Amino acid sequence: MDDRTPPERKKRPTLKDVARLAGVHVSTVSRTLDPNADHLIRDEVKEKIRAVCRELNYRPNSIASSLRTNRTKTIGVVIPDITNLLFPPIFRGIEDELAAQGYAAIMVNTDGDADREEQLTETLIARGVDGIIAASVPRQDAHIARMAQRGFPIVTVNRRLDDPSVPSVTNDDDFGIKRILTHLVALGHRRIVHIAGPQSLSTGKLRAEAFARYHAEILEQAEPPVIVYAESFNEAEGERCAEQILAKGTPVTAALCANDRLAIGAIAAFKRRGLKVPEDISVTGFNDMALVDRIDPPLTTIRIQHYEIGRNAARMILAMIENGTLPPDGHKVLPVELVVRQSSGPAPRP
Amino acid sequence: MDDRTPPERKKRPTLKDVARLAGVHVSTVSRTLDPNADHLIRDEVKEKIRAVCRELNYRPNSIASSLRTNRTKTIGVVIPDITNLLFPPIFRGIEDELAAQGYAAIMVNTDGDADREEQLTETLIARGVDGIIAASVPRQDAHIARMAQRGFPIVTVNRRLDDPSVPSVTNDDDFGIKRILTHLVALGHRRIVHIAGPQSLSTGKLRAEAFARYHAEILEQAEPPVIVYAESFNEAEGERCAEQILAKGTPVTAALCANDRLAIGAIAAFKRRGLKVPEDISVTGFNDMALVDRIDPPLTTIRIQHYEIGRNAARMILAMIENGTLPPDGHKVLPVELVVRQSSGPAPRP
DNA sequence: CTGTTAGCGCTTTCAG
DNA sequence: CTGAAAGCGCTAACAG
Repeated sequence: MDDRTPPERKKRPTLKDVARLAGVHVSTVSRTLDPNADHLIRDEVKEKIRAVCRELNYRPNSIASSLRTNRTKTIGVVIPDITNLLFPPIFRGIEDELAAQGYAAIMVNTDGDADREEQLTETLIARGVDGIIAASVPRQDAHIARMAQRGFPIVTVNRRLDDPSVPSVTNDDDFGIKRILTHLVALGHRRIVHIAGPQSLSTGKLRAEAFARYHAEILEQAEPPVIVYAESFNEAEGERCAEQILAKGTPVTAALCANDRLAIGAIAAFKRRGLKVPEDISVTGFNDMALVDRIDPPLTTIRIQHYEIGRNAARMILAMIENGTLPPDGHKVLPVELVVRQSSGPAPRP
Repeated sequence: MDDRTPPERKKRPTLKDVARLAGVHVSTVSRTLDPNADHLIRDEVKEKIRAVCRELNYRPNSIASSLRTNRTKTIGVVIPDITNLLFPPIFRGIEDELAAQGYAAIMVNTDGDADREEQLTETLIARGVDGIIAASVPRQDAHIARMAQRGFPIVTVNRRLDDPSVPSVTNDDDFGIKRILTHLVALGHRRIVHIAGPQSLSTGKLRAEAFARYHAEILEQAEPPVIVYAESFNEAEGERCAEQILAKGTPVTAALCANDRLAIGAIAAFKRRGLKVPEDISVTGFNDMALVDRIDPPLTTIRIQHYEIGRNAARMILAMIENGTLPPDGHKVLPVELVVRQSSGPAPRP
């Protein structure tokens, strides 16, 4: 009579369904699907089970698995703003490496706001992420440091904390500055100003320190070098700093900027004041982000390995998670290289 | 004697812990925390429970909740490549809107590969995403169409399927082309070539069709307009197409490109051949992606609302999920505007 | 090699 | 208004 099949099953098949059709117990199916346990099962049984899985198009429910194992195979990625051209390739590196290991990434944008960062980090944890990669940390980030201390897997990328206990993957900021300074000096520049980034960020601080140190070392000038400080790493601040330099009337033939965005702003300001880059003043950047080879003039800069720092950060966090949270090799610093384009040229004759 | 506190509890508190401390049943706690059910609980009890939650710093375990409710509050975002400057602002729009509604985004990069897309989409579904926003679809995307037909919430953004049953949020491609063509004609151009995008993508197709239609309408020329087709939306193809135009010797005073990256490539090729942009030839783009205002020459283009199409796509998918998968308003098309910069100028006198 | 058992932490009827 | 009970789908001892 009413032995018709029920009205359209939409539900995804579960382990139980597979077990029933294969005539075995659910745990047998579970083991068959677990690469670490499938050697325990007889081959014929495995065959049978695999066949049923295929037939039903069975997909394990990762939520259920997560609840049981307390692992989500998901990593939180905390970024200031994905719209900042520096971050997409870093994120892509992270994503690719994670995906290759069966992990997924949840990205949140903090806009550099500490409160937002804390709040978003909490929601990531509430979602059960297994670890966090943070690209948005200031040098003193109490919240991140605290979580790391508690044993939660965290690595920072591109920037790092002053606190050395939080592992990081960064660029060789020091060498980058040295390299580009050497380049400018070789072009005959002696009056070189540094447009520095925010000193609350490791990148801003390290690059400014390197500038001061190598400037003293290479140029051996009596007076200390001129450094103007930007409040954030963006074009508007680059413009403001350039204006400030011009206003002060500091004699200068080159502006070594702490990143590309500052350089872009500086170039705009200099041009607006009728200066030619690089004929009147050379301007250099740092990062070699997308499209800086197409701007006017194409930017001389330091190429960092965006994609690779991302991949390395992902590898590091995965290692921490597997080895139960022990930092594998504290701080990784990737090499950088100079890319000479047209924004730097011979120092003008006085 | 041994009434010391146990040796360091690391575990997160659970509903059960809260219930015990508050002297109520777990279900009472659960209701208190559920905005849709908390009216059932007496105020004093709620107070008590809230206090305990605060004291324990209780955070609901969203995994457990997901397992029970079969909802993860997570959306999959399928993008060709976040490294492509078009996508970061779109993704940011998606992310912001989702976050505001308590949802998170998992992003995957397909590199435009259909197999990868299918495979990655499957893993998203296995992870239990409640819906998918796809920015990477070709016009005929069997896989996406099939999933949508099955009732899985999907919306496409920036591009759309030919199949009208899959909802989308796109730009007014047709008007954008009309607007920029009008601009060029107003500058005196009569020999305008179109560097078209891949015809397998809605953007490529729609823009090329619009070009042909409005060209005929506005210029009323006997011969059909010249269109060269790029195989993908990138700089290299822009260069190739520009070379091809030059090689053919087609007389042309303006190249209307289907997007900014093609325009950037075309400009590079024209310059390399000694042509000046815009004095000898005007070049225009589409999208107004980051930094095209800083390249040489600054690009005349159509500004799309990157961020807003992202937000709208997020809103649409959330509506579908809440209303149980009913497309709320099929296809949303956001307005675009012309941005005139220096890559377009008066047609040269012959 | 395979089955049994006992939950992970939460939601949701169903009672009272 | 609150408690009891069942169970989402899977894993991991522990027995055989």
